[in-house]
Amino acid sequence: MNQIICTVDIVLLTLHEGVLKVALLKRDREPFKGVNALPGGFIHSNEDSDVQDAALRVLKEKTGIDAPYLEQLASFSGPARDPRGWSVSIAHYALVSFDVINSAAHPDIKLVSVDRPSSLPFDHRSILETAVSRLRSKSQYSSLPCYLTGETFTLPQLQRVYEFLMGEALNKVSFRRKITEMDMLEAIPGQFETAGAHRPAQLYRLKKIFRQQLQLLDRGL
Amino acid sequence: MNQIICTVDIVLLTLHEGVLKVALLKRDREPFKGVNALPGGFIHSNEDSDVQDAALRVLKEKTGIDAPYLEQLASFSGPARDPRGWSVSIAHYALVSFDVINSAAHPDIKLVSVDRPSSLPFDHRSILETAVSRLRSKSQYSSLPCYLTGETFTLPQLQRVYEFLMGEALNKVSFRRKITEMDMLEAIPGQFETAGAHRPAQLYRLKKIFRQQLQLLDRGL
DNA sequence: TAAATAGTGTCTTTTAGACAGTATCCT
DNA sequence: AGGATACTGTCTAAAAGACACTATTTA
Repeated sequence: MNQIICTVDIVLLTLHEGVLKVALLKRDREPFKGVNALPGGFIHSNEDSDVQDAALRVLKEKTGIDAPYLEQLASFSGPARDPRGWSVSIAHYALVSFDVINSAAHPDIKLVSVDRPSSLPFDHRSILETAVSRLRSKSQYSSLPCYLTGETFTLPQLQRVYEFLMGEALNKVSFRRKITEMDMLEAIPGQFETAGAHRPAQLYRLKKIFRQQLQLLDRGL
Repeated sequence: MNQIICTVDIVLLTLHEGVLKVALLKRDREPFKGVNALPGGFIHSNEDSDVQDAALRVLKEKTGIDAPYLEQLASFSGPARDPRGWSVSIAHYALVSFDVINSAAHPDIKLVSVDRPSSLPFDHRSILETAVSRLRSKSQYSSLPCYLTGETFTLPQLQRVYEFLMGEALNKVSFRRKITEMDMLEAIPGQFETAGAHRPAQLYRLKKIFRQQLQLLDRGL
């Protein structure tokens, strides 16, 4: 065996102004010092209990964000992706509402649209694309998009999130049938969102059981 | 950063006598010398171009099997899973037909049913369960099960493979509609499989494009 | 009361499944 | 001929989608 560099990188995604955005941070050391990159860091064998724990620690240290929805994505590896040598990065992706970034997060985080192909160091472009692709794919048949919403939301809002991620308009009746089938939401009694000159919409929240655990559908939306 | 042990483990799965089996090898060195375990090994930064390449190399070295369908599964990590220290194993799973194991593979491979909870070293039990769960899940909506069949097969044979993996009987007409929709098979002209006192079944094979690349369905089977 | 969006009932279209028929082998 | 399984045509059932109607707000 030879020396291998072990890191975690985190693709922190959020929805802002109808666009999917990723959180970037200016690197404070070489290589690529001063360049915007995905938050990442070395695994600390003396304090991390596993790579997920390392990812949560790095995310907290670099962005100030605590325990969002976070899932392992894939490993990215090779002799050339990091100029320091043969490396493995175990990439994770995390989903938060824009509110969380706005309040809890460090002010030097840059939110950038995932579609604008700004140049990224290492193979972070490839990691980002994999994360977005995974998010879009899982949105087809799971409760994943809920983690991009705030604590409470209306069904029309949630439908717009799903439609944005899936890239297609959804039938309102079918969408609501599926959401009911998933049985993951609870209406907040007496709470409505008034947004203009029309009937207010019922506010919902995720049932407690589904705050950290995905709900899946047999057939997609 | 501290020293971290980087390895790959491979869950090599095959279908034999109507049972899903995993390939185990007696370990030839400490720790757990002499114990049956998943084939695995260190990443070699001087020869491997990435972890997938390391997995293919380890699989070839330890089992003699070359370039099957192989996909990254997940990373398993922590301070205690390997007695030598804090380690990351990037687990992969591979699918082959029993023929391949029977001919190309080393004779000291042990095929064990994935359901029989024989004791496994490290966290190999957990890796195995994740692999089987991934296989079953992907079988719902992809061509993955095809990689467990031989080069040629009949539709009734393929349907039995899918039914075994999905754990439920499938409607014959619907199954064939979906297979047709996937458009991944080609009938071998004039070739039939005679298996008893009844009409022989048309033999099929995977179209060349799909030998290494999965085909996905919008809605599952 | 007009306009706008929320929420629901119901009909139509699409997709999946049941069933039964024909096809083709072996004994 | 009879039994067995392959394959296919067609009807039925279930799911998804279209459409329209009611509900409730502001201007």
